[in-house]
Parts: sequence; structure tokens; C-alpha cells
Amino acid sequence: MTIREVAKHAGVSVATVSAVINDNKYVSDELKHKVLQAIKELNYRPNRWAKSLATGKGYTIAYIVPDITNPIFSRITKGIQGVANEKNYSVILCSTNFDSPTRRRYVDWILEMRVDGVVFTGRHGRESLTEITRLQDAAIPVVTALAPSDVTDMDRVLLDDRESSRLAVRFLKESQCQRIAFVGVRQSTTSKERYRGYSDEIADYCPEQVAYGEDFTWDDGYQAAQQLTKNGALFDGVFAASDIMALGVIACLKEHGRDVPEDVQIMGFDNTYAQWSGQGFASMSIPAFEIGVKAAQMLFDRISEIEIPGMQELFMASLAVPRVRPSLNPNLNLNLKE
Amino acid sequence: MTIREVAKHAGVSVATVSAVINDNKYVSDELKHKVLQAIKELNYRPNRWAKSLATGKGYTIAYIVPDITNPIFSRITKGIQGVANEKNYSVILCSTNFDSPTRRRYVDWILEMRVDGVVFTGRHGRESLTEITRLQDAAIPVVTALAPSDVTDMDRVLLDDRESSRLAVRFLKESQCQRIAFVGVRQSTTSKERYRGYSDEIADYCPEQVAYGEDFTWDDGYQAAQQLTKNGALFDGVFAASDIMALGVIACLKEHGRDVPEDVQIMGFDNTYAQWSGQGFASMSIPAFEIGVKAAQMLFDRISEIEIPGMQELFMASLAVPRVRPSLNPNLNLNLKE
DNA sequence: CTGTTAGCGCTTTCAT
DNA sequence: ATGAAAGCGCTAACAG
Repeated sequence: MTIREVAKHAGVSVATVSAVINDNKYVSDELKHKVLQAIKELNYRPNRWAKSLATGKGYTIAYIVPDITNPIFSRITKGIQGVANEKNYSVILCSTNFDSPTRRRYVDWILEMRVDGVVFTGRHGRESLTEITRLQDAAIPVVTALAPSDVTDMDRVLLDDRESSRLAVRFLKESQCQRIAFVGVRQSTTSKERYRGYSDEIADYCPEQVAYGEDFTWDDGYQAAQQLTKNGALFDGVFAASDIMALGVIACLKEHGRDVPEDVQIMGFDNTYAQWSGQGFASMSIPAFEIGVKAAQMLFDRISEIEIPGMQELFMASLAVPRVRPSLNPNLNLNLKE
Repeated sequence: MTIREVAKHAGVSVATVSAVINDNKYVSDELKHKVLQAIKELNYRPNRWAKSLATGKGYTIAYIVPDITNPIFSRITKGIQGVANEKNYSVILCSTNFDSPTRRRYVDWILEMRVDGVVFTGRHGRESLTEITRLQDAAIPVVTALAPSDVTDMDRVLLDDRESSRLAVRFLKESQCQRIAFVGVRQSTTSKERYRGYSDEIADYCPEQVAYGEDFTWDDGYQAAQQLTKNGALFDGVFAASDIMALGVIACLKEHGRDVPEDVQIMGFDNTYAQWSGQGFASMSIPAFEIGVKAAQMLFDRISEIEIPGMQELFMASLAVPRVRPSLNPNLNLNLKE
């Protein structure tokens, strides 16, 4: 079903059909009606490929993300989708599973597909940088979301992990914790930032007590707590770099006969589990959806014009206190709304 | 950068360039080398639009899903991506937020983009059916994943909710529960199936005790448990239609002074939270990743040929027992691996 | 106002 | 073994 057939069926020229489809030229009501009629009857749909080829506009953006399964990232995705769809763009999802070759192949595709722009989430680092550069060399706008990096002249939206962590620790302090420990991930930039916030806030309050795992997992949280306990550390509060780690910590502490939150209070980060686990620990809620929205907006700004170099947007995580009883404090979980 | 420029640069014809790019015609080593050289030097990438227009192949599939934020769905997505990428297809993500107009607009797009095939997840129902039909009318293959429906001549992969639920309840029975209650969602087909499994299994074991919420949420679980308690129901086991509901149930029971799992054992479904919550309840793990893989494979089978009508694949959920201590039973969480 | 027509970048006969 | 040329379906001058 082509535009030509529609034209024939309606007894007009292809140009007229095109004009009514795109609504960008004056067409008499009569012809317009005929054309619309023909389109209905033939169940015609313009071919996007041809259109893109002719116009040079593809109306697609891509989202490169390490793991779509991560709730934070899937919420970002949702945010991106929302604004893209509003502008009649589609988004191609590129979940790389933290694998460089996969990431590279995606970038190849993106280049071939003449995608209009890319949102990028991922560990910062040399390899990511390479891909981003390839994109930019091809004049494809890129904005990074939650991808801390030293490259400063890049459009990006990030989370103020350090400052957010200070809020977290402050809450622990206000909850009467005297000695607060930190549980993080050794090689993670993100964890490092969260540690710095912890460190800032704890400076002249109590001695630092930290333990690390290799990854943001339950097991690593568990083991870090084990370590803490083994070292005979004294603490009545723990700030963990993620909720899932916090849960590992809690499990370990309970095995050691320490009650949560009676004996020791826990603070997580992410608010992916805290609110619902029933373990009564607080967490820092990441405005992931909003981050996705903002990233997409920046991308479209960049696509449509604008030569401003290095736009940047900084988000803060917000405190999410554990809900006690749903009926008693219905307002507590505002952060979970999307 | 077009194929013509490459040809000029290499001193050959466009046909030759095309031939070496697609590796589908004999080209002398010498020319081949020249062409490759030129491609490198000019940093040339074939234009997908033009290629698709010329060949009629788009190498994209779409995944229509109600909410990418749902862990089960995002795992399905991951499965689909995996097999699609292997075949050099990209996948366009269409997260509809359970909104019909949005879904409709996505289908419009899909139609225009001449997508090769669609995987569909969603509530079954008239509206979904309409969209699926629109797709099929345009000769676009569709396979549904986790979208129970009465239409039998459709390619689909589903979960045997009923049988899986029997396994769940059986586990509760084997754990010495004498009286098992069910907590579900009133209008949900899925919940209905899970109830049937419960009912089957409980038939000549103990009286049925059921309570419903309106949705798969913590609050609805909490309230259903409330209801159960208020009715003075006697139970030492609860099978909840989802983990998040199970957590609501647990919270409620604890408020009523009943210990979990000492006084009453809980069984969830999904295994999205059970394993990690530290609340010591079991759950049924949905092989979501595998479901995605299978759905994509079926789709590609259908795309590439095959007139078999109504292929169908049935998956079972598997029991995931709560981990006690990571060090003690390292094999327990096999189900969580992806 | 409407129609003709020359591309957009690539593939693919069909000659050579 | 290689090249010339005719489309793929649509848009956008340009004529009329």
C-alpha cells in the first residue's frame, strides 16, 4: 500500500496526499476529504523508512543502559519514554548487561539507524567514554544520566550522592545513633561518593567504621556486616550504600542477636526495598523517573537547536522513612509514587 | 557519507561496494580490499533507512508491555533483547502504562515502522485483542507472553499459574500448615488462576479462606489480611498472589501479634521480594527471562517462515525457599540467577 | 491550489 | 567479475 495507490484511488496526485498526511500545505476541503476517505478505505499507513529517507529525520532516540532489570534504570527508562512519546519519538532500548562488545554493537546500530540522540547510563570509565565519543563524532547528541564522569563539557544529569548521603547520615544522627558505620562497595564511584557524604557528616561526631563488599548485593552486605562485627566494632547505626546490601546487613546482625531497629538502626539507599521489606529501615529515594524525564528533555533541547555546551542537572535523593502502618501515616510513601 | 562517495573514493562502482558490504557476491580480493579501505578512511556507515526501504526488511521487533518497571516484565524484556540482538534485530520498547490510547499510538507506530514482529504482554481483554488484531491484519506476527486469553489460535507463551499455585500450596501443607488461607486480587485473571490452584490443592484438606484486594499492592495485601483476621479466620498458613501482597499480609499479622513464620507461614508469588526481604517466606519464582527468550524465539520462527498456527508454550514457576544463611545453603537461590 | 518530478541511499537485475 | 540503471515509498521544489 503506497502513497501512489492512495492518490490513484482518491483521484488526486501524490503531492496532495502527502500534503494532507502531513497537514503542511493548503488543500481544499473537498480533496482533503477524498484523500482521507481513500486512506481509510485502503487502510493506508505511510512508510516510515521512506519518510525518514526523504526527510532525514528518524524520530527515534536510544537509551543505552547497563541493565534494564535494575529498578532504578527501568524507572529512568519510563521517564525517557514519556517525554519521547509526547514528541512522537520512539525509543530503542539498549540493555548492555555491562558487556563492552554488546555496548559497542549497539553503538554501531545507533550510528546506522541515524538515531537522533542518545541517553546514556553506565559506569563511567574509558570504555564508555570511547563509545560516547564515537557517537559525538557522528554528531549525535548524547546526554548521560547517572553516569558520573570527569568529562565536564558533557550534557548530563546526575545524582548528588555525596550530599544525599549526608542527609541519610544526618537522619541517623537525629535518630539518636551514637556510632554510625558505613557499608559500601570497594570499586564503585557511586559508593565512593556516598562514603564521602558519610565521612563529611560523621567527621566530628564519631569515629569512622567502614566495611566493603565487591558489589551491590545481599551477600556483600552480609559479609561486610560480618566483618564489622568480627572487628568488634561498636555501632548502633549503619548506613549502607544500597537497600539490598542493607538487607544483607540486617540479616547478619540479626544472626548475631542484634535487633533492628531496636539495637541498631539501618539506613539504605535506593528505596527499592526499604519501604516494603517490613524491616523498618529508612532509605534514600532516588528520583529516577524525574531523572529520565530531565535527561530526555535535555536531549531534545540539544536535538532541536541549542549550542550551549555542557548542560548539567543535579538531583538529590530524598528521605523515605519506613512506613509503620499504612492507615496511620498515609503520606509517608510519597516518594514511591511515580 | 553515502555509498556513492565510497565507490568514488575506492574507484569502483556502487554495486561493488554494496557487494562487499553485504558479502553476497564474489568480489576480487583486490577490489574488496580497496573498498574496505575506503570505508575505513571515510568512516562510512550504511544508512539503515535506505537499506530497509530497498530491501523491505527492517530488522526490528517491538515489545508491548504495560509497565517496564515491573521486575517480571523487565526480565522478560531482557530475554527478548538477548535473542533479538543475536539475530541482529533491535527491539523497540513500548511501555504503555496500562493506558489504552498510549497502546494504540504504539501500534500505529509499529505499523508505520513496518516492524517485523511484536511480543505482547498485558492484561487480556477486549482492548488488547483489538490492537493485536490490527497488527495481525497488517500481517505482522504477534506472540503474547504472559497474556492469558481465550483466543486459542494465537502464538503465546504463558505461565501455568494454576499448577504452579498447587506446588505453592503443597509446600505449605508439607510445612505442617493445617489451615491455609488465600489472599488475591479480585478482578485479576492471574489471581483467579492462582486461586484455582489453591482451591484444587486445598479441596479435601481444609476449608477455604480467602480475602481479596483490588490490586497487587502492599496495601491491598495488608487489608486483605485485616479482613481475614477480622472474620476470626483460623489459619496457620497464607498463600498470597504476589510477594508484595505477602509483605502487606505479614505486616498486618505482626501487628496482630502473630509471628512469621512461627505462628503462620507465608507463601508469595513472583519471588521479587521473598528471597531478600528477610521475612523468611517462600515464593514461586517466575522464569521471566526464559519466557522472554521463548517468546522471541517463537516470534522469529514465525517471522522467518512457518505456518504452524497457534504455537504455545507453558512454563511453570519454581519453588524458592527463603535463604537462611548465605554461607549455609549457597544453592538455595538458584532461581534468582539470570 | 494541485500536479510533475527529481531525488533521499541502497539493492539488485541485467548487461558487459 | 564488475558496472549502469531502475526502483523502494516518500517529500519538496517548481510549474502550472
